[in-house]
Amino acid sequence: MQKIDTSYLESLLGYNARRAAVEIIGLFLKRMAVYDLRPVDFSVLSLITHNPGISSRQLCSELNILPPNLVGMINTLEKRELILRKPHPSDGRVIGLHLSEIGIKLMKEAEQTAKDLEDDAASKLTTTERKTLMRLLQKIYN
Amino acid sequence: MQKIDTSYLESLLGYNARRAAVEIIGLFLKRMAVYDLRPVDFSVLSLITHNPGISSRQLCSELNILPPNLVGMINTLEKRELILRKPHPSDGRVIGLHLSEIGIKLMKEAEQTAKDLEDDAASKLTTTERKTLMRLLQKIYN
DNA sequence: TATTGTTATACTCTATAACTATA
DNA sequence: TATAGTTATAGAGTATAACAATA
Repeated sequence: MQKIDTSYLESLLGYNARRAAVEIIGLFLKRMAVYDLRPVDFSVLSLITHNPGISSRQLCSELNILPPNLVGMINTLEKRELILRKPHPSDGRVIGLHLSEIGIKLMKEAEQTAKDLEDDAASKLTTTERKTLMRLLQKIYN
Repeated sequence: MQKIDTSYLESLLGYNARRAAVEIIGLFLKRMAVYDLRPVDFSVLSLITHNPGISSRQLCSELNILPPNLVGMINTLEKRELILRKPHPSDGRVIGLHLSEIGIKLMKEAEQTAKDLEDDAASKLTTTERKTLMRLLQKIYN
């Protein structure tokens, strides 16, 4: 067999969305390796960055992570001294999550790296096309 | 905490592409459950459909599956009598994969279901927007 | 030597049940 | 009775090394 016909799969939106996501995530893994951050770690730290005091439960529901699977990640980030846990003042069940000074510094760099990486991933798109792509993707999942 | 700010993550192309892919795959899982086909099974069967005689190695490189992980899938599809293995006429190492009559019938239905499901997933998009989205996604990974 | 298909196995990711402390 | 966080554990998905058969 000489050449594989992939035209049917390429006609599917789901296939294309997944291929594009895998492409960008692959680039993410390479560039973020220096910070030892997987996409999920970056997402967690980013939500804590922009929502200081956020709880584990809230992270879980926003990022579609099951609570038992977040525990280890949070412990690891705390051991790396990137985040701090502060008990909620009035609700004894809740522990608020905050970035440490080290975490703030790391995320400042990591978010810049993410921006650069995304610019590279979208280098074949014009600024207008990139905005259009974002808007159409959001129409799919919103 | 009242409301979570997700605007930073939502400004990332990778995040949006992944969210959209997860949304469509979720719909896929529900609708394809009647055929007992996961996305990877559907992709494998679809490539065999449009490329009768394709080898395991070719499936692996097209779908980015590692050879050891394909073995079980192919065995299962053969046990379900959806595919047939035919030794290559001149190359004794290669086994060509083909759909059985049952497999052809199943895939005819499954590909129609995939089309319907994609139409529903993209229901908020105009025909033009949908074409644009596909084109832009392909620019990311090609 | 290189390639195809395969086995065994390890590692990661995701899912479920059940517990405790607090509300 | 419900919720937040946790533990233990099972299952699915993905990875590497190594082998036999064939080229």
